[in-house]
Amino acid sequence: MRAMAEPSDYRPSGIVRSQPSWLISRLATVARRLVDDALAGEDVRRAHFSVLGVLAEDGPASQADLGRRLWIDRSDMHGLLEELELQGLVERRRDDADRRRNVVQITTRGRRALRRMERAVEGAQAELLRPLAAQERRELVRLLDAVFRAHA
Amino acid sequence: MRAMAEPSDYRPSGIVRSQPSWLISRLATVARRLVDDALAGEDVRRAHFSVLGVLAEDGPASQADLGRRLWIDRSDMHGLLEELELQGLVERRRDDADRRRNVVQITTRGRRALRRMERAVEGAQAELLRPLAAQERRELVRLLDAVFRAHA
DNA sequence: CAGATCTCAGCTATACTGAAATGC
DNA sequence: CGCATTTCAGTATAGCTGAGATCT
Repeated sequence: MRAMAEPSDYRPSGIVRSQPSWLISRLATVARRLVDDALAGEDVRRAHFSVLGVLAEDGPASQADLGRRLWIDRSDMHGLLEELELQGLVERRRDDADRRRNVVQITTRGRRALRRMERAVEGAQAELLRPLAAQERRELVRLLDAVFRAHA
Repeated sequence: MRAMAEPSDYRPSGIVRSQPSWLISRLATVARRLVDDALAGEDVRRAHFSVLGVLAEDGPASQADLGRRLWIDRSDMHGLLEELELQGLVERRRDDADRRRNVVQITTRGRRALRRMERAVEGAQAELLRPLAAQERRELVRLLDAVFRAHA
């Protein structure tokens, strides 16, 4: 039997720790913390930021549509928009053309909040990819996007 | 004001959806589901599999050391090992050289279970990276590993 | 009628925190 | 003493399910 390995024996990788799924999951936690820290002073969390970003970028949308774009469950989207509306960052109203839907729209105040947060979140992205050269960062994003789209 | 976008208007990407942190988080969910499905027939989950893999690869280790290698919290590791021990897949005993520690060791039964699961999990990795060419897969893993190590 | 949308209640798993007990 | 390890209790969030009401 081999002796019990000590922390100083850490090997750079291993069967489990070189698995794509393991690396991606661990990195997701790293990324989550960086963005959470970047948004620490704000009254909204990551998901709220994503919703505001898509609303500012794509224009008004229904709740279900927002959920499909961001891969957020209808139930969670409901809660997120409730909170955003309470803070006056979005407005919801019944869609006259299809009264099942809520048309969600970002407010002026929402845009202001978004602009503040964008700088912080952009900093978190830079911090996340700091270990890579500029060309490698682009390549990583390209590969992640290709894999995600194929599974989306 | 722009008209409300419809699902058919989905654009391939966007500010939020091309963020590294967003892509990584979404991909982590995809990867998680693939591995969960691969382990659906087993009595253990992803984290149990990772623990068994590291134990088989690196030999016996303390709970704290396992946690450091896999970036699993001490508290969660405790629960995982409790469950693995109940199923007879690992053994825990007090370390005579340092009686604060539990020496955790994979059992013969644990190795058998691990071998079964490895095929399934390997298939999930292949499925996850199927959209990429072989060279791209290696490059993606290399980049993920580089980023993770720099933040680890 | 089937199907979409919004809402509500609730569930599991992940990641984490604080603290006590024990030992180095 | 400070520090590490294990254990225990508890929190927060993510991701998801089922169902009801409403509407196309």
